[in-house]
Amino acid sequence: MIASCHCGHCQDDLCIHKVPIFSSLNQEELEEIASLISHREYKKGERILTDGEKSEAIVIIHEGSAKAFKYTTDGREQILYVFAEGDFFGEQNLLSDRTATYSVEALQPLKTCMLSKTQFQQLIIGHSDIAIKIITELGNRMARLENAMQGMGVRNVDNRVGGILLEFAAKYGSKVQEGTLIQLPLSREGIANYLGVARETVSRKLGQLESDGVIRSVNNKSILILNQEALGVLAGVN
Amino acid sequence: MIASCHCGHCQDDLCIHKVPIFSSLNQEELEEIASLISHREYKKGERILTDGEKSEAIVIIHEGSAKAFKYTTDGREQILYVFAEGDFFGEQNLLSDRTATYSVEALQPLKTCMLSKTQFQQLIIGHSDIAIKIITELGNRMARLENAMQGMGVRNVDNRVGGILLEFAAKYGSKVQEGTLIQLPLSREGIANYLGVARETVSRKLGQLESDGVIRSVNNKSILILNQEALGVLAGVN
DNA sequence: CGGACCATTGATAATTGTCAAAATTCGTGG
DNA sequence: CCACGAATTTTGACAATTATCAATGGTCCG
Repeated sequence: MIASCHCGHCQDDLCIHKVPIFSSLNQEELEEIASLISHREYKKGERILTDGEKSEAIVIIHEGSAKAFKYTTDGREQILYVFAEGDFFGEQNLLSDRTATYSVEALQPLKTCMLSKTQFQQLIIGHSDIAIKIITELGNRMARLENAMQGMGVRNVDNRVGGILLEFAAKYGSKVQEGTLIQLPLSREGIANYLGVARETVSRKLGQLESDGVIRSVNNKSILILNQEALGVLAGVN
Repeated sequence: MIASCHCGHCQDDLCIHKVPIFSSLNQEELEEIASLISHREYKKGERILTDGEKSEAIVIIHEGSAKAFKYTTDGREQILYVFAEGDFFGEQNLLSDRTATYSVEALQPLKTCMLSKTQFQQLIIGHSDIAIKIITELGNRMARLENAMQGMGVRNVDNRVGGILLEFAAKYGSKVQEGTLIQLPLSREGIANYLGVARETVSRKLGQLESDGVIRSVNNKSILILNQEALGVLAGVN
């Protein structure tokens, strides 16, 4: 039986059930952590964390999504991550005294669960299995960043566009009759800032994919992938 | 007092003294780890790790340097990191069953220290303080990668060239009368593969910097920085 | 001294960014 | 449910940057 969360947000489900790093804990431990967790909601566009400022909590996405970004010297926004349900951030600043290395902003109405610095540290000291999960997850994230880096080095923008569509398809896609429907977490401008190219270039590339019959643009916030294999070729998946 | 390492490579110094993740350990703990470490040497161009293969060890650079890279789908080599003394890699694959996410090759004659997967895991389980240090160090690395990503997002190649010169100056530079002398770890082609641009573009940009009096090309393997401040402006350092 | 390798330079083509304008989509309030 | 204004996206024309190809010039090392 699943115990109820007393936070008023989670209804019958503990928020932390959604977080992979806690998946190895038993019900009792989960409840113990749940009681330590505080909650907060943000509107679309609200700032959760600001580059350079101190942060004293690990933040877990409970519902909605958020972007992590930095500003380049020429004033453009470079998106580093798109966080979805179950992702977490802020862990870099919990163990060192470092300030945040990026800003985080809600892409939609957002619900978060937060664990304070001291609570988090105690948790790790008591559970080396959680520490291992976190190290593993950080490794995953590094691997993703390394791939992205490699992608940025690819001169060809087509590859990057294909890559981001596949990434989003895996994370935000649902199978439908004709293919995979993606609920885009980012606007075209957001995609451009994620890929490090101009807004207009994203439009043109997507337009080209549409005339090639690979995708269909349903509306500004969703795309239907008709030919996933062609996208794989474009992205250069082996 | 510093205990001697019995490996025959480190002389009076433990290799692991060079590794940030072990920096918080006391002498006794360090010696315990040191006894588990094995060593190996590589010639220039030799492969230490191959993308996609299993790796069973964390590898620490004891002497020399190495490049970590992936091949893009169009067959180009994209360099992700240039590892110098004290840097380590392979940690992503220790806790998960993931295969290596990049290849690593010696840029010069190289000496390494290695810790096996099982030894590393035991270490973490036994020492939650080490786990915390590792999480912290991974956080540092992620911050570096995130910065690099932001740099790649800058459309302007001049910035990247300035950035790589400053990076190398900090890592491989020595102060001389006229400025900072860099012993380049990479050829022009290597620099191009690090920046994700064509060989020829690197030549042109460096040539331009030379006519502007910012650098002087001493020979193919070393560059003298005459005006570091101008480079900072170019790289967009705040 | 010679040969192999690496780097530079020039000319041209291809790609992408930029600016401006038009078209579409979205959200709100009636 | 529709209409309107604001925001976002698309499209076009052009400029700027960089890749590519080819040839030349340098450098290192036996």
